Amino acid sequence: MTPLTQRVYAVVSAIPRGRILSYGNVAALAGRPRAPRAVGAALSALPDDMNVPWWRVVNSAGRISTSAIHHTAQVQMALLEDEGIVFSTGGHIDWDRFGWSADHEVIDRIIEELDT
DNA sequence: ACAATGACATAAG
DNA sequence: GCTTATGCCATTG
Repeated sequence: MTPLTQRVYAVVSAIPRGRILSYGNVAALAGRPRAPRAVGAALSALPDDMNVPWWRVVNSAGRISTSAIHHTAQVQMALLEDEGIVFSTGGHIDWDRFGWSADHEVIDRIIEELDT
C-alpha cells in the first residue's frame, strides 16, 4: 500500500454517515488536488476487511462511478439510500443537500496522526 | 526507466 | 444535459 492510498482511506473514513464527497474532494483533502484518478485507483484496491465507507464517494456530477466487481453501482446506491441519501430523477445526488463540507484542519490532523 | 491504465474533472460543441 | 476531447497523475506491468 502506498502513502497516498493510506491517506485516501483516512479521509474517506472521516466522511460522516449520510454525507458524500467527490473523488476530487478526497484528493484535495489528501493533499493531491490534481489526482482524483488516483483516489479511484486507491478505492479500487480497497480490501473489504478494512471498514472504509467507500460508497460515500461519487463523481463530481453527484453520480455513481464504480466498476469494481463486488462494489457495483446497485450496491453503492443501496448503501447510500440506507443512510438517507436521496437520488433525484436521473440518478444524481444533490450536493447542496448531501455534500460534506469537510474541515481542512480536522483532516490535516487526522493525516498527521497517520504518520505516528 | 517507460508505457499503459483508470471508481476523475472540466471545457467545448 | 449529453458527448467528446484533453489534461492529470499515482499505480502497475
